Amino acid sequence: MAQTPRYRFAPSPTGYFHVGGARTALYNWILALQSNGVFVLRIEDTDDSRNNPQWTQGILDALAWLGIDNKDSHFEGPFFQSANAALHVEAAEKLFAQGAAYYCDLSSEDIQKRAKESGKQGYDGYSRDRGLGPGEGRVLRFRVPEGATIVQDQVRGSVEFDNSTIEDFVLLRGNGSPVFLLANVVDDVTQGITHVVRAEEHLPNAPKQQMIWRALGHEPPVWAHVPVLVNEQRKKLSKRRDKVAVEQYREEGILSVAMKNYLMTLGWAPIGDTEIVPFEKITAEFDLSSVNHSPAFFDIVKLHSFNADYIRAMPVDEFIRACEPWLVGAKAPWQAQDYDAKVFAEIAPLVQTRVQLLQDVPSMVDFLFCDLPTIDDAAFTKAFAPEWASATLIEIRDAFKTCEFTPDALKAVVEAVGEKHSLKLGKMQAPLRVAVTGRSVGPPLFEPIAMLGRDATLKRIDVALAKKV
RNA sequence: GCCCCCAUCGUCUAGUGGCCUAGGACACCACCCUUUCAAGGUGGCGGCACGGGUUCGAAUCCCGUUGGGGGUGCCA
Repeated sequence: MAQTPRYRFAPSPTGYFHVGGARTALYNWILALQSNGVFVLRIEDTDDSRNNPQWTQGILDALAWLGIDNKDSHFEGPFFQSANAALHVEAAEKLFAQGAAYYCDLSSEDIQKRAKESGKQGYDGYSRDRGLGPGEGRVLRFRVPEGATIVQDQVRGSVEFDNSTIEDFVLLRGNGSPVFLLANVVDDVTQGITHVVRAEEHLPNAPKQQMIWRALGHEPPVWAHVPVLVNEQRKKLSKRRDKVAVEQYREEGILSVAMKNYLMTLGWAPIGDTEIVPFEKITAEFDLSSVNHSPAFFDIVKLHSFNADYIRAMPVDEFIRACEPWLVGAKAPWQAQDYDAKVFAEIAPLVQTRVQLLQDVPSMVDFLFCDLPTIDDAAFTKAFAPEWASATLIEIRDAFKTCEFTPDALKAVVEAVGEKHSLKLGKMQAPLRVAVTGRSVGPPLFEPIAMLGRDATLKRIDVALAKKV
């Protein structure tokens, strides 16, 4: 009679949604799907001054973006830890009543002083047998028993902690409020959690929490502590130092599929030689026991590569739709009336293979949606440096006045001028490109010129030529 | 300091005693293709931290060293 596995993800709403959190959420979600179990979302909003309700919505939005949908039948929540405060205190009182916890009136300063005098670190169990009752300013501490605590971990195997190395930790603060260690366990117990899959930084908490589970009369859950994500300095990714906000990646135009796929290749790999695989394959193959034991570097360059790959794989019309937020509205670099969706649709296939992020798209096509392009000075200087630059551009302009205005015809014109001067097309087009687009690189030239039309093109060439003198 | 975890190319990984003169991906380099830039193709560079065992045989098992990381809060 196997019970339904219940996984949980328990973020605290203290800021933008962390990519490390996203990975942990994904792990729990996949595991819940695999086992036809439940993914419980619990917002750990216990009275920390850093908490802010706005972040809760951010968590929900980010999870939804990742496909962890709160309307899915496997999803339960969100529950709020703050709503369970009474339960936490009740559990603490139970622990006190049965002698598993005791009150202590020492302040942090007192403890530090005693530690200094004894030469040993941490709290020394001073109040263990003083028989103190509850009272203002008194904390409730867990009475850590003798012996050892063995944590069975799905990623790491069994990890043994000598209880003598674990001090009597605080359960209730001096003001009576529960701390994370307690609240987290009580919520897991009351929510029937069977599997705790979280980041490795919590591994030292596991023996303590396991003791609380047992003292409360329950069998502890299955633990799994997955390696943390690190930066190039090999330090745990931090909100202060590193770019970790899922929201930010999303705004830059990272695709959710790419983010999910990339995140899942950190510490784990799908079967076979291909890393870019459908989420269904990942869901089918993912296995905690094959998760790596060491920290993984969150490599933005590789994320970008995954993203570019996914962008290229999109059907064109889907790509066009995906670009929309960057083309219309507040993010667009041009006036709304200058933008023409039909023109973009025409050039879209040419930009699709050239972007890594959706936010890169506007700067690649903006010259189509303005009167005159902004000329990049460096590009201009370089393109017009050769002595043949202006002369050939003049010839091209004159030919453009009468030629057929199709990509092929335009190309033929430029090639003809090039032949006359013994110049290759690649070189020849540089001044033309800068004149028309303002830049030295971009999508193939003749298609956009044809789109622009004769008048606009001639005008741009003349402006560039004038700038030269 | 103490406790715990970890160790394959620069990075992410495959590898669970013989299939490994260690495979793939990102990055980098070269060449091909080419309308700039991409994309694509081909090739290249580059790694089992070190030292001892165990074994006919070790990247894989054991021990030690070194190195990294996490924790050590009346944060979560």
